[in-house]
This record gives sequence, structure tokens and C-alpha cells, in this order.
Amino acid sequence: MPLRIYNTLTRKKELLQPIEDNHVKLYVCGITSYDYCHIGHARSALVFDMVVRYLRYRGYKVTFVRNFTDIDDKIIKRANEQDIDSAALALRFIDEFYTDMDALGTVRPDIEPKATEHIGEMTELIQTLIDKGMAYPSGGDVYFRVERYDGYGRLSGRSLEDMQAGARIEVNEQKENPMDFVLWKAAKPGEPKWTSPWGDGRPGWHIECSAMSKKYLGATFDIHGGGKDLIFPHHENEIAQSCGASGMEFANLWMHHGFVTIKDEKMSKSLGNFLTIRDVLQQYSAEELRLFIFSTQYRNPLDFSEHALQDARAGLERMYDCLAKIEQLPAGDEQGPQVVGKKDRDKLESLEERFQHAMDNDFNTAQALGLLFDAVKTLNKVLRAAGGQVAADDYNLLTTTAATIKQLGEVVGILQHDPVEVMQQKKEQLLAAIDLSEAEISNLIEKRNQARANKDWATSDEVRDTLLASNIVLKDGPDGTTWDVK
RNA sequence: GGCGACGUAGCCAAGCGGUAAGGCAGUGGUCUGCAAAACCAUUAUUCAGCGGUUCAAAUCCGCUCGUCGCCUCCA
Repeated sequence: MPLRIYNTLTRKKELLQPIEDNHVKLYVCGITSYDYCHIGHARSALVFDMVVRYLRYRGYKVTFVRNFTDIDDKIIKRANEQDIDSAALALRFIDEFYTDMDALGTVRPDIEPKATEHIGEMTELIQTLIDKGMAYPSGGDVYFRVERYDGYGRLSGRSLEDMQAGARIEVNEQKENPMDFVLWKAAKPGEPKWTSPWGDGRPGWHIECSAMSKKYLGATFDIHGGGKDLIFPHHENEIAQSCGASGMEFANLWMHHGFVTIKDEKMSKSLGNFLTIRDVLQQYSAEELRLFIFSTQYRNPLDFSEHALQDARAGLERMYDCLAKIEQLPAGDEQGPQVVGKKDRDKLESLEERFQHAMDNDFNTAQALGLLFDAVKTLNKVLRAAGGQVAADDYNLLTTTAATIKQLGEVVGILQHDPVEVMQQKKEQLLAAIDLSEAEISNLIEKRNQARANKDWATSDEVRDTLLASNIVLKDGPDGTTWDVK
């Protein structure tokens, strides 16, 4: 029954115990909007989409906040390169982000705050830190005084000494300590700026999340999430700012997902080995992409390859095919022979429970999906054994299990389309690429059936080979011949 | 250099102290005129290597090797 989540802070799986009974408050670091999103961003969005869906499925109320960083060095730089306004650039890529998210079918967060709309909250927080001696203005900037916060390094598991030893930080004369980080940046000429007690400027990156999470979720909340690359310095600094200012705990649980890699290297802009979400969605459906992403547990690295996506496609089709067959099954016959054995019945009836058990273990989607596939395997076996004549009891088991599979699929966002239609659409799509209509295929099948009735195998095989040349595969079953596009 | 993660069949991937899920691919069989599909069976005496703890280890501990990540913007 209990849901356990791996907490980066303690390096252990911990029971989820929301501060407010049954209400989970979740903050996720969103994108910096200056470019199209790549598959790594898709993984992030999809992982937390799954988390929210699962928590809600388990009966929790979830308040989900995900921010937009719409002011930052990269945005300014990119806007300058294109000679456009930085705010306009940021807005444009927020729009593009929504386009991608809608295509992926992710649930919208409840609140999506933008950094530029919370400057007041940030300056207030910075002032609190200055008042407490945890921050200091210097030359128009304001810096966080890292040595004044005892717990600095506890999230990333490193000591201040370790970090200083290997510091690759640029020497900055304005800092008291090289590890101090900026809370407020003085504006250079021509840069976007806001007024503050320390002069015109803009916020540093980390302060926005501290300010906005506090505003919408409170000083202490349940889960804070993001990619592994945010652990240091971003989340470490958030903890320092938030705990430093409030004197209270910040997020109770820290969830960090692994990277998407290509040939085992991190996908990133600097390496140039990234694919955008829309690139991939041109070739693969959102559900295929989801199946691929959830084929491994969220903390592990996930290697992107054409082969892996093809596997996901084959797997998803296998599931839909099974569901479609059940949907088209004639209602159960009271007289029909029962073919489902006790072992299979128990297995199918306990599917939801076992699925929950897997997901309760730190959202183990890989195992959960394995259980779904295992159920499909069993359903296929039953369908085969029944041969179209299903006993009423078996029929009920088949249809309720199919409904359960669809319901559980919703947690990871797959199997949400009508199975019969999906299989039909798949055919039509592929047919469109071939110069044959369904009617022509039916005619050819009819011709072949006549030839077969006359035991004219030469003609029969000729028809089959002709169709095969157009990627149409014939399947002779007990109820006649059906076909599929290869 | 500091810190961390990972190494399970041809590929992907669960399992986290009680004797190796699942997917893709392969092989044999049922079915078929022959096929295809589907189904059934089968595919790791073994979990990078070497030691140790334990009645029992892929699972815990130590060392070695290998891969990757963070330490600078990054999901």
C-alpha cells in the first residue's frame, strides 16, 4: 500500500508522507525558454506527467507547479543574436513548448509561474537573506554567502572544501568566496532590467524557484523534482536560499530523473547530439515515445536509438492488437467451454494489484509495463484457446482485464485510443503509402480464395506474392483471410 | 583531482538476502496446400572480475576492471 520514492537528499527510498493528509504538493523545474525542446526535456515532462497521473490514480490530490525561466543569460544572448526582444523570444518558445506538450498529451500543471512575473517575491526573499547576513550586495550584484549556510552541499553530497579544491569557477573579485552564487545581477547596458534596492538588474537563476515554490506551495512542501543535472548547483542553491531564509525544511523529497543519451553520451545542446521532440514525433507517435521512455525506470539513463523506438512500436501494436481482438469478440455464450485455468485467472485478476506494487516501488514503470505485457500474453493464449466460442465467465474476465489494462495504461499515457480504430488507422496510413485500396485487396483475396478452393496453388501463391510485394501480409485464420500491412 | 551512478542472455530491461519478470530477436512445435500471424515450448546453473559476511548473495561489504554523469549553462 505505501508508496516509496527515492530521495536524492537521503539517498534512500522513503515513504511518501504528504504534509497535508492525502494532498501532494509538487514543484518541478521547467524549461528555460529560448529554443525548441529536445527528447531530454520530453523525458522530464513525461516522467513527472506519469508521477502526477499515478498519484492521482492512487487517490491523492496533487498540486503540481512547474515554472518557466523566461529571463536568463541564454535568452538574452539568443535574442541579441536574432536581434529581437528577449521577452518576445521567451514567449515564443513557451508557445512552442505548449505545442510539444500537447502533442505528447501531458497533463497541464495546476500553476505555471514565470520568473519575470515574480520579481517582487524574489527581491523580497533576497532582502530577507541580506537581513539575516546570508547574502551581501557587491558592486550592484547580490551574492549568497555560502559559508553562512551550514547544510551547503548536503543534496549533492560534497563539502565546500571539495568543491573549492576542484573549482572551475571563474575568479570573481566581487565574491567573498568563490562558491558564493549570484542572487541578483546588475544590468549591463541594453539588457532587460528591473528596479531593486541594489540598483537595476535581474534575478539570478536559482532564486526564482525558491520564491515561486514558496508562494504557491509554502515554505515546506512535499516533492521537488528535475533532471539529475540540476542537483548541483541549482537545487543545492535553492535549498541554501530557501532554508536560509525560512529556517525551515524546504522540500521533503527530491526526485531526479536520469538523462537521455545517444550512444551512451548525454544528449545536450553543446554536444549537438540532440533531437527535438517534434523531430521524433514526426516519425513516432506520442504513445510509442512514452512506451520507450517508460521502458526503463526514471532514474536510469535511457539510450535513444531508432532500434529502441522500433521495439516500442512493435510492443505497443501488440497491446493494441490484443485489445482490439477482445473488443471485437462476440458476447459470451453460457454453453461455451471454459478455457481459462485457475492460474491464469488469478494472474489476470491480480493484475492491478501487481501493477500498483511495481509503481509503488519508486515508480518502476519498466516492471509495471512488463506486467501489462505479461497479461497480454495470457489474454492472447485464452483467445486462441477459445477460438471464437467464449464461455460467459471467460468473456467477462477478458473484457474486464482489457478494461483494466486500458485504465493502467492511462497512468503512463498509453492505450488511450480506441484499439479497433488504431489498428484500422494504422492500416489506412500504411495503405496511403501504397497504391492499393482496401476494395482492391478484398477483390484479390476473393480471387485467391477461389483459386484455393480449386486447389490452384499457383494462382493462390501468385496473389499472395503480389500483395506481399506491396507489403500486404495475408493471414489465413479459421474465420477466413485477414490482412495486415507489414 | 573530488563526488556519484551503473555493469543481468544477441539487444533493451526488471529483480535489491531465499534460489533469474517482461519486450525485441532466435530455435523447435501446433496450425497451414505451403506460408504468415497467433499460440505452446525453449533460449543466463548464472548476474563484469576477484575476495569476504551469511544456512542462503545478482542482491550486503571490500578491492580490481570497464562505462557514464556531476563538479561551468543544461532535463
